Amino acid sequence: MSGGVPGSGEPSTRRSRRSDPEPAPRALATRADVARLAGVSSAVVSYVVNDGPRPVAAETRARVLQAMDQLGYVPNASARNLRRGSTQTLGLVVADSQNPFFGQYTFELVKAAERQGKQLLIADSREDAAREADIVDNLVAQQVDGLLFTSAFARVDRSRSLRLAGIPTVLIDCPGPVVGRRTVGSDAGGAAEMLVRHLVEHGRTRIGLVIGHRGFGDPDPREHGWRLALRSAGLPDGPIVRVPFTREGGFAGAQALLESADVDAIFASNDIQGVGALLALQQRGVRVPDDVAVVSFDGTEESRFCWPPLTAARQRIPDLAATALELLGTPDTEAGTHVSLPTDLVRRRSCGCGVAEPDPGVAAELQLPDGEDAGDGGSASAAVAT
Amino acid sequence: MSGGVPGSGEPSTRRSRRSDPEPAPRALATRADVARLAGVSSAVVSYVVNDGPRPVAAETRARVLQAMDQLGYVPNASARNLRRGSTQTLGLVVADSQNPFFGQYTFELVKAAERQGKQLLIADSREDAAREADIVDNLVAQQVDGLLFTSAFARVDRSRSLRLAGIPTVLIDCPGPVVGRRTVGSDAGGAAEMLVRHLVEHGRTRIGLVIGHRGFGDPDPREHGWRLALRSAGLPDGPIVRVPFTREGGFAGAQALLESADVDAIFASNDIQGVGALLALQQRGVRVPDDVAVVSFDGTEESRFCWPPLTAARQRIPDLAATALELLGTPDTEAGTHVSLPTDLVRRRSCGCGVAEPDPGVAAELQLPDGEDAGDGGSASAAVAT
DNA sequence: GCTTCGGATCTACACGTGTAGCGTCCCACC
DNA sequence: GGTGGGACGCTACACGTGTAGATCCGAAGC
Repeated sequence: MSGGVPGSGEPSTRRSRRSDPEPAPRALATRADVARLAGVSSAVVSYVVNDGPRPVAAETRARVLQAMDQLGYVPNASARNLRRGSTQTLGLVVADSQNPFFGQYTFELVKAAERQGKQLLIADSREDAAREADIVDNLVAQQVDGLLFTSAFARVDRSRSLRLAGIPTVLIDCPGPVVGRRTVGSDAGGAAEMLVRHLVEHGRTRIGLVIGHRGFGDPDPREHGWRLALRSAGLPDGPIVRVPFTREGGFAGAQALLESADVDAIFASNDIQGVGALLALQQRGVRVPDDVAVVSFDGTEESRFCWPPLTAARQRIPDLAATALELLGTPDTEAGTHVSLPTDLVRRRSCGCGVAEPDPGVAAELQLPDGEDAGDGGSASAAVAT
Repeated sequence: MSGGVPGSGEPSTRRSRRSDPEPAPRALATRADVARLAGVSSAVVSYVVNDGPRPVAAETRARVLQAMDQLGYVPNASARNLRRGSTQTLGLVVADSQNPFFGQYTFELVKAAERQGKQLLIADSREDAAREADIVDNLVAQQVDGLLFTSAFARVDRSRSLRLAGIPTVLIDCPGPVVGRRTVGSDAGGAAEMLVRHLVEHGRTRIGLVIGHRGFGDPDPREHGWRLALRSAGLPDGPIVRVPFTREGGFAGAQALLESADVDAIFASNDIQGVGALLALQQRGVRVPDDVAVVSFDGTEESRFCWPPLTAARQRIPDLAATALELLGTPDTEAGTHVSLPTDLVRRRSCGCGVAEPDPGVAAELQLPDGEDAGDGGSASAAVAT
């Protein structure tokens, strides 16, 4: 393209200065190559690339740009990061990237970071403390400008993590404040209360809880909120089952609940447990919501497209992501700061809403796609051919 | 820990050599700091860190390790990468990371790369060619050692991508060979035939296809396989609807199919379209599989936990990931090489299998969790408390 | 005409690392 | 006793970049 002699000004046989036996076999153009081709010094190229601290004559700039284009020059990020103290990179440590909630969270974080011109290094600790320590070491070595953790282990101050000194850190998906750390999370306790209260309004009285073990010994606010709502409704405590935060966990949890207790509703502490529970119920022929209602916490796409669609407390993931990045970007905020965002009750079919006669208020949610978030996949555009 | 005087040998007020107004405000320990504290030259530290090209006396090594530990030293990856020609990093460009298939694929790639001591830089092009070009520039700037693409746009040789010269590239999720590129993918055509044949065995004769537009104009092998299987069964072509590869797309596609055509089965070209189609059917009171059977392509967890569970052609994601990395790691393999992996028919409920009397052969799949892949979420371990 | 000044460019250097080149010391072997 | 060689350590330098300091030159001000 752009009629330049094709292959005239190649990167030149560089690296023939002294000894040093070719550490890099690849042949990417370097700043010096561009400078040589444009007939200027290497500083000028830098000024052009960065709209540098010194002005460059229009004609010279054009020559440099032309040379850059011809060589396909891309500045070496390693060298840049080395020279500046900062990579424009943030590290994200997720406990389970296969959970769609974290998947969506990650996606929103990436988008938010992109808006700031930063990029994310994403790693999955798979709930393994040793792996997490390695990951942190690696991220520190990569000179990340900040660190985001969903992993519960992050609360432990392990000896190696003294290296974090100086690197701003924010814990996301955090139910409450943690001493010495800045944290972001949804009001899970309030969400649990809201959901249970909603079930009570539907006349449910024997509400079981499917929940898991958090990495730490601290009490799960969802459990607390569930208990609180039951008591304030004058109901006895319901059965609890603790299973992993997975689809299989929810499946097993619902089975256990059905076998050993008499429940007319199940509160699953995240969406995938809820989906697992639904499957267990359906397989046994238990009707949802007629026999047993199900609600869950998260409100991801998966809760919207399962059958029946799950009533859920939806976390405001885009807001959470934006808040986390904002907090990370202002390292002078006090350690111990916790930002709690509310959740939204999304009423769908699994709790009993809209089964008999659809409440017009919830019709939009019950009838998919939602109109507002429906992309070009809207029903109107689907044409059948043959 | 490890009784060292706490805060005796700090990184020292470095960077006070000449002018240069403090480019890096952070205070991470550097190799020189470790050397100073250990009373050795900086080369020796390097030898210890890398099991260097020169031997180090046991006693000296111990002193260095102690100093490293005390300072929390982590070698600067930017400097390393600059000095070596190679970062141990691969770039992955995904078209839609929110699709659980790509989510799981990414996960498997990360695991496989980890086994090779490499890490992955993951970026989501969101089906946007301009964004993809930026991403590629960025990844090249990061000096990645290799590039993996799921994005369809990657097939276009855009002028900027001449920078890819020298960087090994592999296209994953690729239905067939592409000239000049090395590619990996499942035998989608064969999978489609297999699924349609299975539906025919269940007595279905009017099988609609829900599919999308691939980035390129080339025909989708799933469509071809679907058509082939119909013809070889002596059936007429069924209706086709083209919608985005999303849940909403599948929802709208199934709606359109139901409204304008008479079908007794739907073939969704990926899992999330299949899930969307299921919801559309359930909402209308169409019974699955009794009235309309549904099958899909991918076989992710989501197809396993929806209701009814989706019969699917399961892609062998771990094998695909391993193959892709292997191909990427052997850049001398011929350009144009294509590796095609078979898919496995996973018979679940949505096609009609195991509805009347569960076929003992498919019982394992129909009864969840699968036993073999059930982690510690197995039903036996769930105990109910109150 | 001389100085001043700012635009435009070049030269030089540091960022932290990996390693070649060059000692030094000590032990084993002839 | 001389000597070769291996173990061990240090100094020096390059990787590609960003930018401060120095240089050059033309125009403006006296």
